[in-house]
Amino acid sequence: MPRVGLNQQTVVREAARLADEVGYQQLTLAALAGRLGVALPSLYKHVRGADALAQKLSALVTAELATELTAAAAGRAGGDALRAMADAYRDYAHRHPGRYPATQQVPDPTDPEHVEAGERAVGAIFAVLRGYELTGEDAVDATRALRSALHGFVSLEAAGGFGLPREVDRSYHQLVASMDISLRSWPASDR
Amino acid sequence: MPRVGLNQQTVVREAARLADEVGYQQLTLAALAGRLGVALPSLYKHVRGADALAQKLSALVTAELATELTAAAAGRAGGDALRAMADAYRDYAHRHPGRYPATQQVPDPTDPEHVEAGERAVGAIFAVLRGYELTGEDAVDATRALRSALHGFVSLEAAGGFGLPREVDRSYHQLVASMDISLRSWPASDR
DNA sequence: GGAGTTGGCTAATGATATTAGCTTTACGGC
DNA sequence: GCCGTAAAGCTAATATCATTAGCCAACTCC
Repeated sequence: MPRVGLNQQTVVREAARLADEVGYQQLTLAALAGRLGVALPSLYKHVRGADALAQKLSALVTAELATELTAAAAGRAGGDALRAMADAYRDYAHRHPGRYPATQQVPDPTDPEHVEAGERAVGAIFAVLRGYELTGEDAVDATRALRSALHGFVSLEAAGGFGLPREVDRSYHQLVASMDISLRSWPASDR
Repeated sequence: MPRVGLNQQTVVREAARLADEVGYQQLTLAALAGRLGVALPSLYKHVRGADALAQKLSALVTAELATELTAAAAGRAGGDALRAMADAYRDYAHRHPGRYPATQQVPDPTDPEHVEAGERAVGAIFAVLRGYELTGEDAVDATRALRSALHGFVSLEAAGGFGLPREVDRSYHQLVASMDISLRSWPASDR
């Protein structure tokens, strides 16, 4: 049997591609093995199992997303940065519907690359808030609010929770505009 | 063999309880059958299969959530209504961690009860917006924004995406306060 | 009390994931 | 070049889950 020449990286990358084609839920070791031209158990030479694959995939796609968010915000500030980052976020989810769910898995503390990717992603959002002069607890709260709004919208949209596409674009635009307003006049924390 | 006396309702209700105990992902026909004291294939006398069970479960829990949201907003207006509803929303997710994910499944158009439950849930949110005098497209956009913020926060929290619980309470409070501000000065749609 | 409906069962099939253990390829050192 | 070994592939076996088919017993209703 000629060797295919796989390694962990090629396996995880192919998993990302496959996820985009068939959906995150349908990403299965069996399908992945078939795609790579290999028998299912052979994958265990490169990943510890299905859970480990999901974790490595999460590390990969979180890093991708972090890079795109950072790039979008680079050279911009305030509302410009916010809008650019928000657009990049939703755009990533649209281009990579199967990868996107993997970005929401909490980083595995034992995988430095995963942890670093997560920090970069949150850091990109955090950086945008500097333009709104939010610091300390306020910055933490605002980061969470922004993540919630973006992730919530994107995941509801992906689930088909909204209506017509055209209208959805407008709604997202308005959501981002409303976040801009919120961040400009961030409510005082009473504790 | 003595009959257990199941019907669709008892099966779906038990599925909801089981989901809260073991998690939505771990809700399996096998586990449910075991819990009900019945062999797995017997469940097919009451539900068409795993997908149908998930759909019926969604109808049940969406109705529950809609009822709680409606009750929370009743007799209140404006910011009061918003805060009460937001608290009820997160509270439901905390009390029913296994049911909550099922609330996000898009209603099955062929199941009138499911559709009605979905409409009531969105209607509850929509009603809160009356206090902010938002109508037409603005109300649609604002409803989506509010759903996104609440669902995003709750699902990130459930996934363990945030840190210390105490801090998370504060962040949610601030998120809701910021939504109140946004809704008061909802940005003009430029189209 | 019997007929029919229905709720339970067992058995069989097919995905999927996982583990064990075998074989052969590739490659580095001599 | 040869040989030893680590690693990459394989088959086989096991377990869990979902699904379908077909059987049988228990309620129900006249």
